[in-house]
Amino acid sequence: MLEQFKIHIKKFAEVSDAEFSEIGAYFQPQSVKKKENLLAEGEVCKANYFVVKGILRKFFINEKGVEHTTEFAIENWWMTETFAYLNQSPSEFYIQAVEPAELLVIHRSRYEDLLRNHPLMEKYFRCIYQKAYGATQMRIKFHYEHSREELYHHFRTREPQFLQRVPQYLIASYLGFTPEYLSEIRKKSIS
Amino acid sequence: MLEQFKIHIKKFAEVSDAEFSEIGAYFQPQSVKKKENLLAEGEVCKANYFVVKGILRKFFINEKGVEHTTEFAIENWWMTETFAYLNQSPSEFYIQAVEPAELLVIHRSRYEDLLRNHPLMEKYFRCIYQKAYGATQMRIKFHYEHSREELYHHFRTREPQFLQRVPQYLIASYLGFTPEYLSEIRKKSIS
DNA sequence: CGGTCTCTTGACGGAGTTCAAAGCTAGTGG
DNA sequence: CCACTAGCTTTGAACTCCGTCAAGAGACCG
Repeated sequence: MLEQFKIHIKKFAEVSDAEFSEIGAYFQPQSVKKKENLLAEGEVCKANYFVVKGILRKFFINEKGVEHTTEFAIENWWMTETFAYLNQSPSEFYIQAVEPAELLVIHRSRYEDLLRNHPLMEKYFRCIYQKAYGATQMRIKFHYEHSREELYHHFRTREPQFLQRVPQYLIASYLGFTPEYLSEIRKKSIS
Repeated sequence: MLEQFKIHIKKFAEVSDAEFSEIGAYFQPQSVKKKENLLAEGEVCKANYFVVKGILRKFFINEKGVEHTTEFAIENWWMTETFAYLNQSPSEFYIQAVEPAELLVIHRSRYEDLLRNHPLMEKYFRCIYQKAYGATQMRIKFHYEHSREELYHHFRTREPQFLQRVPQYLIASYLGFTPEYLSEIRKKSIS
């Protein structure tokens, strides 16, 4: 479990085995069942999750009671409510397991110690967030550029893994439309 | 000019005057006129811009020839095509001055030297990107949660400065709808 | 097997786009 | 300092994508 994390760190920053064993001590393993919540709306977000295995999603519930999934995290991705994690303010999102998942957790209270004591982790997280920010820009571009139907076809070709692992109604929710409309698109593309 | 940047850095990381004078040497000042392009689609993005004064926007042109503004940057914000800057790949966006602007520029070729020689800048940029990423998550949430009309009213109350400084058709473009529809919304809210 | 999720179907309505044209504003040069 | 032009904003009519509602058909789990 930690081994996989070490490999991931090494993609962005150099780390010796000795230093990694110290770093590893800041993290705790955690298992979650399908549909289990790691964070609920209104709670203070105390943890940042590294996904070793499984899928997490982040969603919120609008005033009509409809869920909107804004993000998925699979193997080797980080998941947290960044804003609430940083400011220790009440979360506007839920975080939930889509599949049973194995996680590494860094608590907010230890995050700054980790960064202070291991400057390579500053670099690591700088790279992670820089990349995540860049990816988000491209995602926003896609939403401006394409119709709902095009978003689905793009998602389908770019992320086929998700179609296998995530139910349709969550994909519709992530792409920003209704399950009914997704069903209509699917019908069209079969015939 | 550098003074303003120093104040900004100090919000996120400690820096002595001696070290800052070394850091400042990595940056170059640049002035741009209104409507001048800093980056065009297809170019490799070689620079990251810190806005000292003025407004920049990032936009792309879709297959029908319509511009979509995806981001504004005002005083004390950073602007670049993050993905193309990191990978030195052709940019999918333009970056342009909305108002005449004063900038500090860090070239891609010196970015990694800066980070290597001044670890506090790792921390600074980690904080900047983490915050930017969190803000983008909230922006995405807003797009899922609200109608176009609501987006406008929210933008209007949250960012009144922009309404003064940015023409309507760019605001419409940023919010993801047509100038015609913005005009209709405005008419409704006056009467 | 029984019940609760999940996916599909179809009718209808409305938010927002498209197109075309006219009115307005601001910058530029003479 | 005015006149001209290009760029920006408004208007209105027709149209379309997609949401809503309601009901039925599968699929999965205990």
